[in-house]
Amino acid sequence: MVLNARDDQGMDPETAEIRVLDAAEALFNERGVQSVGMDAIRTASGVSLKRLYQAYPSKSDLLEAVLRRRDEAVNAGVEGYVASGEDPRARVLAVFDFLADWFTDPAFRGCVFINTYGEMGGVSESVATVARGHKLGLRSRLAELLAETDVPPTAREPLAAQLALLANGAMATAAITGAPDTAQQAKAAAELLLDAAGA
Amino acid sequence: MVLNARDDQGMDPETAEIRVLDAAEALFNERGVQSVGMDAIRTASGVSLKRLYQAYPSKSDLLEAVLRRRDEAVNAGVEGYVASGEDPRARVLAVFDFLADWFTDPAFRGCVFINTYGEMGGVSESVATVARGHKLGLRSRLAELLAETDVPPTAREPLAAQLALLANGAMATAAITGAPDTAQQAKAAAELLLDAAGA
DNA sequence: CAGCGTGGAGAACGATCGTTCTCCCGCTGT
DNA sequence: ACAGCGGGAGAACGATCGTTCTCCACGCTG
Repeated sequence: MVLNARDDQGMDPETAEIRVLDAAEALFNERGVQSVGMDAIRTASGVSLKRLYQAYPSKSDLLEAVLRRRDEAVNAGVEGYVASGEDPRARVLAVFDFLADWFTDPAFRGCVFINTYGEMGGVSESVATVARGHKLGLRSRLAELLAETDVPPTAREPLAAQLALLANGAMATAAITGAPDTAQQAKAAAELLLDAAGA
Repeated sequence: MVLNARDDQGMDPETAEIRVLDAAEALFNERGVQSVGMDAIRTASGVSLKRLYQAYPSKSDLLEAVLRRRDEAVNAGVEGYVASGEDPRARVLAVFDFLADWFTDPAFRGCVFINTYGEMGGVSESVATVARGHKLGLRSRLAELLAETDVPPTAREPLAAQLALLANGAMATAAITGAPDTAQQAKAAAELLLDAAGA
């Protein structure tokens, strides 16, 4: 039957998928996509190749699933910081607090969308699409948050794009240079832009 | 002899190296590093595998040479725009004019240092080092240019870092989203930061 | 003209990878 | 207890890749 209590080492399909996604995400983040073999994912996840291919018929399916889940996780992480913002301006700036926290993660190696796009965006249309969707999502979330500030409506979209530029630049720069104060620099610049726009 | 006029199809080692670097740079830019085989570089450059391996004993040597040449080319491209700046402030902002021009290149697929770092920075120390050097070089060039403006000395380094954030964010964002006005948005933000710092 | 060495084309080699297949164990239902 | 099946470990397969080797054609020196 599908639902049983617990067996010796077989795990139910749901947790198997989670372990696969966790392992693949960690390995892709660490070494990139192409240099991670399915065997390494199998070893790291403890899920056999057979079940792995049952859940994700190909490596690119798995990659897409990893990216989609990461998209949601990043959005949720941002929302966590946004929710704790005291006023509309602080809620916009919360994005940069999220970054500051993220950058201290020892496993931080940059934004998986920027990295994966750089590795395969020119060759894999699905990777390019997911990366584009993620970055457009961040920009429109910023525009939404700006709509609750005193920034005039016509200034919102351009300002959201500029804040997104700062955020993406911080991700790329923090990954490459490892400078620990990158997020704070970006936040300070964002504050200036917000001030200038009347927020 | 080493120096002769011109033979039928054999080419002198110097132009062979240039053709190899040109071909490798274009292919790496287009498809990433790992998915470009040495055979594709041989075909695209017209240089035989034997000569290719004489000049660059391994693919990572070739990659390093490509990155080093690209570093110099980008720096020279920036300097070209800087030189045409009318005043110190315009010379700082010239970096963003360089970006605007670059982004219109149909072959533009992002910054090769960001892309290659994303693909192999976690696994290849030499790639990480060259990428880091390139990005630090941009930041210190910005600091130099700021030294000629009215920005107070203590504000220079942080402001240079923020302008570099905008530039790197523009590269990553323009690559992924393809938005044509990304460089202008970054430049407008940079102008605001410069104004706020007194330049 | 004979001999030599440089360089090109591409085969060959060993490793790795994505994907599939084989074999076998342990559980299920009757 | 036994037939049958789902799942695990890992071998197998075909493709690709980085790198090296073989073979041959050509141009120069005596």
